[in-house]
Amino acid sequence: MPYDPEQHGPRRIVGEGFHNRVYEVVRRIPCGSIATYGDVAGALGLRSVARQVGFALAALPDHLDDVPWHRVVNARGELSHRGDSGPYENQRQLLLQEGIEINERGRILMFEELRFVLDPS
DNA sequence: CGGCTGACGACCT
DNA sequence: GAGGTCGCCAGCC
Repeated sequence: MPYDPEQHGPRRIVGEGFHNRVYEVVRRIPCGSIATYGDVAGALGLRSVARQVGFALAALPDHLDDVPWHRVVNARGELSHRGDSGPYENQRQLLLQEGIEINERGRILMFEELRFVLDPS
């Protein structure tokens, strides 16, 4: 499929401040709610950069502890760390503390109901 | 200046 | 459901 600006948005408006723009959006997700990587990308007006949102959160510095990275999951409502137990357990515990339950397959229960609607920023 | 390598998502077989 | 393709970008060799 060729690149379609109508569908994917402009190519190169993701600049240096991209990581920080991602963090700003993620900060808006309230306790007890969830958003997807794609939701965060969409709130930035860049629907096609869900992957970069994941990379931005992977690069989140420790000192930015006001960014609730654990409230961001994939489009199927699953944690994205299944496989390596450390990060997975970390995220699972943080969500559990907010009253969010995860089934044995890493899927959030009531995912669609908990999903927070991020307005474009 | 290459060439990796990452927490994704939509779409197709 | 499982597997592959492609689009996306920053940072670090």
